[in-house]
Amino acid sequence: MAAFLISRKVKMRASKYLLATVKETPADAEVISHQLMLRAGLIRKLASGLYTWLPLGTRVLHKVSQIVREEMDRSGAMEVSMPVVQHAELWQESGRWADMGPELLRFQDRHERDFCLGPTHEEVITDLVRNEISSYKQLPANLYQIQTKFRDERRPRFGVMRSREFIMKDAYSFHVDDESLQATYEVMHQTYCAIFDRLGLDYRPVIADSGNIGGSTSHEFHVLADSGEDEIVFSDGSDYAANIELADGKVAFAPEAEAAREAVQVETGEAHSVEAVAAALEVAPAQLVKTLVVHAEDANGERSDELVALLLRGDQELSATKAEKLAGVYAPLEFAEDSAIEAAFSCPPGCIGPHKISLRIIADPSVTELSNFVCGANEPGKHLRDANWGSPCRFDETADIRRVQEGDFSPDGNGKLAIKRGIEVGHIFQLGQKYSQAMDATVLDQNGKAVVMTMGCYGIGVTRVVAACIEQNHDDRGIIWPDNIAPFHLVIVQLDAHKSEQVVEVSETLYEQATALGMEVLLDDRDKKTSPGVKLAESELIGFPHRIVVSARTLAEDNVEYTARRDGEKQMINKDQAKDFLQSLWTAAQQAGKPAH
RNA sequence: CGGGGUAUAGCGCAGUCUGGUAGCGCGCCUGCUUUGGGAGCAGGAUGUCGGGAGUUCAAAUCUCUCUACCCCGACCA
Repeated sequence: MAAFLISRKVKMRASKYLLATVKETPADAEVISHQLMLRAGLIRKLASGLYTWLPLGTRVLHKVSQIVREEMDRSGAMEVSMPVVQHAELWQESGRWADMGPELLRFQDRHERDFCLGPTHEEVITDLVRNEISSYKQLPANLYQIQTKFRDERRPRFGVMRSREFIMKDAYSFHVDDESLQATYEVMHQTYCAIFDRLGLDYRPVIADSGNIGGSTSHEFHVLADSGEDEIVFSDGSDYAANIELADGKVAFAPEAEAAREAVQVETGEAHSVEAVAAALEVAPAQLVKTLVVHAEDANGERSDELVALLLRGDQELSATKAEKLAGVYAPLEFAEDSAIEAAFSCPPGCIGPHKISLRIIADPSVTELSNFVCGANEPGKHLRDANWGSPCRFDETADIRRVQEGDFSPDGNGKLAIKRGIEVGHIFQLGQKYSQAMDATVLDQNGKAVVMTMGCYGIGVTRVVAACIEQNHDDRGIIWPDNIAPFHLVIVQLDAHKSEQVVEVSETLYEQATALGMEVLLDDRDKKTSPGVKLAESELIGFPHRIVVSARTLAEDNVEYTARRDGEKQMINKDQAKDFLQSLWTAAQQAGKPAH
């Protein structure tokens, strides 16, 4: 009766399969995952940021999706499928039609009505839920889909890692109150850990920026890899972990207290950069105050010609993300033109300092404890030495605007911070009422009163996960798939089939037996024109976790040869015991791939 | 969107400076040989030299222009 259940085809012959491997590394692939995905025949590029998934790649993609689906279902979320094409009205209602930049691809239909390709689905889901859910009794509700998204990225790169079209699992939860949201958020956090555990990834959840999706609390899930585009920070003495752009920088700076001296103006000539000035005056960069000037934001949130000065210690760097969050600072951050600086400071950039000016001045905590420091004199070629707060320098307010650095104390007081690169594969947000408010999504509460729903949203980049997995699982021969997402679990390589009928017999038998166990098997039955070297090299490039080579040479001693892709060690298996061997192999693989819960 | 670069056979490239009728390696097709680490020999197919305009007796090559793609640059799954 099992024959009537739906099941995926799990056996295939290489002679009838599109194995589109290439020997040479494609010229335009930068990172290893992109190179290997092209070489192993997983993907092909159609245009910038657009990829076709070939048969092997598609199998991997489906497996990743399936793991995500199983864990989402287990968490109680409900799968739906929403349109890729969305009409403008919804986006106008939420305000994002105007807010989103060119990464939202817009077009018109034959009636000249405005549409866009969905880069995310908050609007559509909120519209659905406000129509279908009317009582608090129906909440909380968590709806998700696994679907193609389109974002017209400013710069697509690294193959499928940052493409314009990609597959995302996006989930949206709805609640009567913040407590309910918090509970679901925690469930999603656990679910994400379960998903990435099952995918066999080395990852970290980190505190993150909620970006333009809105909301407050947010965590990103990063796969650790040197090729990652993000920097993440974590403590060696606690669980603290954060995206570097957000990592709390208000940690103790304890400069030695010194009696304030009288500021003196000194010649620094052509020295403009922090390094040059510090060298010229023979002081540490940490003894300098660096003055950055950016555009302010007016009452309507528009870019203003007014300027704001940001102060940092000379050895520190600005976090643009933090600065942009400050009220009155224009986002995206825009540095003042040289001419504007000259007008405000009566001095070109390079010698400016926080005194004798009328601008709003925001100081990072790293500078406020300094005494007898160095800063620009607001006169060409001159700096101030032994400057102090109050005389002559001033600041109006303090705000954490620095990027944390390797070795800083952890903000929770335990341990020091280390910095690693990561690939963002997941992101969860507590959205609050940003969309439900704008789109008037309400339910009736216990008292029959309409309340605006509170929302959370949760994304996983399914296509990006595949690339991230390869970044962490490869060697100089190719990909090393974990059993859980390998396109096939086992490859059976026939050698000498043309001169030994026994090779054909044994390999066909093993093929049937392995398939009967439930393994997904690729039988490499290509004829003698495909040399042994090609078959072996391709099996390693593609990265099947398990390989059995059936050849006349080993059959002469009644053996077949087994190799695990990861450790590469070969072992001889008596052909009559091969079935039992496969059984134990398969049992172990399933055990390893089992969810931890 | 700014800066830099590339575009010649399915893929990787030479040829461009100095204009003269299109080449190499891999792959593909046919045949023979070979068979445990991306085989050998022989034969073969494949190009609007990214598009358009111009200069010239003659343009892959020089000029102009458009387009696509790649790399470097501050809101992303």
